[in-house]
Amino acid sequence: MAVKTHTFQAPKGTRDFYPQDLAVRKYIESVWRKTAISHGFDEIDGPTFEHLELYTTKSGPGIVSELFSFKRDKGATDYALRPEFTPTLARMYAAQAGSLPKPTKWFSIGPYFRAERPQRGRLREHIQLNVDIIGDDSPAAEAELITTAIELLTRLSFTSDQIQFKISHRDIPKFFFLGRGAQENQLEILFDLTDRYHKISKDELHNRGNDLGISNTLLDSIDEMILQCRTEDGTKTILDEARNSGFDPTNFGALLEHYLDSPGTRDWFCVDPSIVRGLAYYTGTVFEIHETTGKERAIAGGGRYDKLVELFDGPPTAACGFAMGDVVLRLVLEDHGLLKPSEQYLPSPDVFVINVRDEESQINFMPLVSSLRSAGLHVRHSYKSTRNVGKLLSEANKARAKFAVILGKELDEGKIVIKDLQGGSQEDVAEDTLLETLQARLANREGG
RNA sequence: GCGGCUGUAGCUCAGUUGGUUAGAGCACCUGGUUGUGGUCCAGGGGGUCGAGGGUUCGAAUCCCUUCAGCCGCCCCA
Repeated sequence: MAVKTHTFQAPKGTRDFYPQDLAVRKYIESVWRKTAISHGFDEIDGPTFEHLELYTTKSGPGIVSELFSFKRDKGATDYALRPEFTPTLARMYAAQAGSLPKPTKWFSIGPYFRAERPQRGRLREHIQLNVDIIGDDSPAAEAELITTAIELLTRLSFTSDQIQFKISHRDIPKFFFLGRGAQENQLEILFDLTDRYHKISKDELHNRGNDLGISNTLLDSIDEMILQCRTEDGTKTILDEARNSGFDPTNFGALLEHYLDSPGTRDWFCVDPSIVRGLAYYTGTVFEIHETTGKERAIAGGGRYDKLVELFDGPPTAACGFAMGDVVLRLVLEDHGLLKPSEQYLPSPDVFVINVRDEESQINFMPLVSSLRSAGLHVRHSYKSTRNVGKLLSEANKARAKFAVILGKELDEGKIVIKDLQGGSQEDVAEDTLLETLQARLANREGG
């Protein structure tokens, strides 16, 4: 028995979406979708599982322990539930690269999976938005991603006081460290230490660094870089130093000083060379979206990955994109009180039909409901046997209906009652004008 | 894979130093006999107190194990 009870629970790290939960999710997804479409992106999707090699090709065999992977019974092929979309995207683009326009702008919304233990902001299944621009190597592409993300966050009611984009370019820390005497083969370690600078103590940083053969001088330069980046002048100093060591600032400078230099967007981002992103495939600009208190995990992350399409047998193709998950986003929305009570995201019925006549008159009831539904209205009615109008109106109200339609004694004179459940007013209308009256009242509500 | 905290009704929680048939609010259902809601009144269903074992005359309460959840570590898309 004990075994059974857990068998019938949702698996660890997954969520059941009851109507109210799903309504909130649909709200977030609709903001994602509408914003992406209005910025000219076409929606795509791929399979929710892929060949395991798609992921090991890109990330190496170490990733397998973090995936849900499986074989068919007696089968030889390894599959994995998709942990991210980018490999699928690169594969899909590579397969039809010759016939796709430049740039190709795609987005997708769907579930992704990881096999790690769940914790705050990280579940085993989450919904993620991916927005990508393929075939444009100019900073205009990154700028378009960032302005799309800003618009999306604005539509969710966030302000630049609450959310910040931290933008960098991988060449900045690269040439900064090279200028401080690092070897090429030490860069990966230095990026890694930089990435986790905020999570570990200074002692730990030095211990780990020393174990990996990084000099204290270089480790101190990580510290210096991150501290400098807290001020605008300090950031300039770091940029200058990287430039003196070989960093070509043309594109990055154009992104910041030309493409993102409009009044609406300037407040949303800051340059932060300590952002390097863990993923190996990024080749240029990288950015993360954080809420400003630092309490939650990153809301989104992205960057430029110019080598990935050719890794999947496509032509050399520039590309960049970002991904945003629903779990952290929802937490941050809640932290800032930006979500309404969840039932308010459910669709509200146009009409709740109440029948208080005797049995014989019931025959008119369902045909009426059907005809209103045929006209496109969202119509509900009670399944209770009571004729108590008070109770039925209460039910109509709980169902969030806009209007109640009451079939009662007025029907003897061919009249039906329409009651506005928000304002409380009601009127008798002729039976044959019910639909048009309702439609007029509903249109009126939409407008007002 | 490792560590900390927590498991009493669908939800939020009470349950005195272990003591009779385990409680409240919300939610749900039914009534308040013939027509006006976001108030009220009365009733009802629903829990083997996460599960298993142990101590005891007696366990929701003490001990062990296990499962699950949350939070963190590892890892990070």
